[in-house]
Amino acid sequence: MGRAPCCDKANVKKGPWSPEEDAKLKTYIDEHGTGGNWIALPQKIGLKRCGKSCRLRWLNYLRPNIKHGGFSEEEDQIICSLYISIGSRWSIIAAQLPGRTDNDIKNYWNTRLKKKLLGKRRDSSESRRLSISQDTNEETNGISPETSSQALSTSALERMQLHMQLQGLYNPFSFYNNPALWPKLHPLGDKLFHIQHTDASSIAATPVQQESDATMIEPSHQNVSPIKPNMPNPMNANIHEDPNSSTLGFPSPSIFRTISMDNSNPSFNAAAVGLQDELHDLLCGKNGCFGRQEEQQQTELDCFRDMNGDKESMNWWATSGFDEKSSSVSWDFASNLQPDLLQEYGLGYDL
DNA sequence: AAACTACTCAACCGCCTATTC
DNA sequence: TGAATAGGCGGTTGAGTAGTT
Repeated sequence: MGRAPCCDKANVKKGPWSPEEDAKLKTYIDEHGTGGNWIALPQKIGLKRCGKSCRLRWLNYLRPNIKHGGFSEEEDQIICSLYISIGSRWSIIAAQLPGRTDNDIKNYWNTRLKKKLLGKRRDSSESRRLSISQDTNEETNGISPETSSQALSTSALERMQLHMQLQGLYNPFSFYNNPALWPKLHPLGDKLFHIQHTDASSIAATPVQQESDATMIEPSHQNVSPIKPNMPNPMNANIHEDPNSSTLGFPSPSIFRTISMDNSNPSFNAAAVGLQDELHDLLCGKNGCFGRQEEQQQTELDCFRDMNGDKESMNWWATSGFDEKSSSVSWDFASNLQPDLLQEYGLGYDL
């Protein structure tokens, strides 16, 4: 049995709100409040609108002190750092930015910020991929780019790419940084794990994994306190008070090293330092946000580049149920992890 | 000037969670 | 305790607009 609709859709007006409707809603709420019942509200004031629609209109547009557009660099950085930490929890992110609505932030991220971050990188990845393809003069492993883009939509690929790249680098607890969370026989994971551990005999697990696994079990017993002042955290309202960050509320490269650099393998450390510096510059820049494009173009974090030519990878995604519909579910796996981990983290460190 | 493309953002949809009965 | 309901949220859509050819 399906759910009953929240309103009679046949008798409900849709589309843009008229000034008269806005005035009615605003006047009523100013005088009486919402009355705790959005569903009943439109009937009370004679609006042929769904209660949910009224609520959305009020929250996103009519509510006092709403700011539209004109995002500052500070806000950009807060959005970026929180997105990296917790994913697309727009309401939580909006809570850190007074006057901003989750819808506004979501739109801003999807239309501008994400492009700023990914645009150049994608270009460079694409050109590099084409170059490789030309060099080998064949479609690697028999999978053409067209085929792979059919199997995995561009938007889903972008989201995963960005989320895993950024979250993996910033967050030691992330899915990307924690092979224990990877599905078994994930060829990409195996490959990455291998690359990071060429000296497998001397390293049982990545330092990140060791730290994060242990932290997840008993956070209070782990010496990861240097992260605390800098990790963006929705439970931590003091993100504006970060004296160590190079930019407001944003971790500095040294902090990334503190997070993940506890490794006796010098080559791994050197590579990690490069990636961390590069990402920090990508987001913050030395000449303001999102600077140093030429260095962005030289960086290769695009783990999914390999999937263009990896049939097994595509099979894995296919058999894991990764399709257009379920992509959000798969995508959310990593970010859904974050609140719990952050909560544990917060409990362990009195955040 | 017209046609086309890309972009923005308000609004909707459907799912999930919390609350009430 | 479970069903019904409302609130809340994130993903997506589509109309309007700006930019380009």
